[in-house]
Amino acid sequence: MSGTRVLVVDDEPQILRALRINLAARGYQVLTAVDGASALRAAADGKPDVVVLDLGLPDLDGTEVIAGLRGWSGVPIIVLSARTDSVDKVEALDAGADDYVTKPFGMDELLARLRAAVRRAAVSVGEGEEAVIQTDSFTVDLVAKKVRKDGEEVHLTPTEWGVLEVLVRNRGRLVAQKQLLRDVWGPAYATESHYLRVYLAQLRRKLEREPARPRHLLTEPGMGYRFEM
Amino acid sequence: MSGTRVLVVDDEPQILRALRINLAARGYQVLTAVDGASALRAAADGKPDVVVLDLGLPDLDGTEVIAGLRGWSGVPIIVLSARTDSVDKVEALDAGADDYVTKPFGMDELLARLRAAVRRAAVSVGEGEEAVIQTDSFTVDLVAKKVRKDGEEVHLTPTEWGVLEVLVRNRGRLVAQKQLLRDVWGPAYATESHYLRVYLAQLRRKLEREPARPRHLLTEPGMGYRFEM
DNA sequence: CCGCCGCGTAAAGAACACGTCAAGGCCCCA
DNA sequence: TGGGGCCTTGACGTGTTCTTTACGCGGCGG
Repeated sequence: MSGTRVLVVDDEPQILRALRINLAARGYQVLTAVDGASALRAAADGKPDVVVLDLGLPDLDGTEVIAGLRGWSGVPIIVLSARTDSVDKVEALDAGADDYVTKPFGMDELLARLRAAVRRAAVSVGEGEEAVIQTDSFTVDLVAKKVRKDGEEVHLTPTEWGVLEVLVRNRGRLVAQKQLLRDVWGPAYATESHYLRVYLAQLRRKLEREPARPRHLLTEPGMGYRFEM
Repeated sequence: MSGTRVLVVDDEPQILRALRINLAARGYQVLTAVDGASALRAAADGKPDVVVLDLGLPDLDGTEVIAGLRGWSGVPIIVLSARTDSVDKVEALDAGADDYVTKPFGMDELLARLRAAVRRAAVSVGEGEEAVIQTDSFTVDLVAKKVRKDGEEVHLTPTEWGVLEVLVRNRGRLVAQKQLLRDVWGPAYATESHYLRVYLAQLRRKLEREPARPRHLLTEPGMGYRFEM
């Protein structure tokens, strides 16, 4: 791989300039954009390996830009946000950002996160081999897309599988409702949290020993769901 | 790393002198400035690792200097302020200062805070990835959104988690009440400081060994809260 | 010395989120 | 054309969480 391509999106010229200089000095190829619309265009044209995105853009809301990118690309997105609007930060992560850095930031910190994001993206491509996850009441084969309970194969509908797969791939971690909805149903359904209740209930009925007292498909009220082995 | 670079900003010559001597004696490289304008210039030229800033400058308001620095730099800022102007102190923290020391101060205290600020900045560079913070009574996993006390998982409500997360991400540094409220509840709640008392009490009850005598979730009366590891 | 302000704690009602059941509609395939 | 699976939607009971009120304590200033 020659230079990693970074798209920097910010409307403040001095920040843009500082980033361009620092990134170029470290061998990155730098693309820039000053608003959301041109950012989306630049991302489509330039095929960046990672995007650094300021949330306070003049034309589009930060989450809209993220959604626009996530519509067709899995490129890692690092969000820059002012220290005061961390509500936006949460929304940005929910919308599909990978990491965030609070403004003002040290250049070293941004570079570290940048490296981490790129590394993560590179790894996740190669790691897709055999993946069978076992619990004491059922097993999930992510490659074969099969679920077994007590040896018997359990039939899941496409949506049920989608929900289970997202949770299992994030095993141990809390998955926010919005993220789950976005991953399974798409960005437009981010508020239909009722779907989750229905499908989690179905999955529990099919997989848990005591559906009323789940041990693996857990609810974190107000936040999301979590798969524990 | 050779010597740590400290920029000291104060308009009183004797304080400047005392600090220069004491800091130099401990191996710091010391830069000085006597007003806000030259402080900003010195910070840009000298790339200090930490700034010690007196609030009572002749030309600029303390918060203006902080804002000026924070426009482009994440360098830790320790504020010096007279005991009487605690309004200024709050504003300074709000503007992005990292910590404060009340005049008159013991040199030991200042040095301790200085070391803490530098250490913190150094740490935050390396942490792009997994983020598990440990204290002697509980651990916080920022990625998985899990809290453990004595091995047992502790359940937190969304708001409890929000408060804890902000404090932990700013570990070691004082977080102003306003900022905490804005970050967790949103800008409209910036004055509802009572919420903080309720939720801090809840967090202490769940996490501290002696909730009445907290060792990690600390109150700085009149200012805000601080998480110490 | 007394009053005020900020903090910590407890408790209760209101608001919200969740799980569950069931019915309606769509699409695909027989 | 009929049927079955699947997704969506609605209604309801229950439990949890947020918000608000009340009160005691301690420090600081008048």
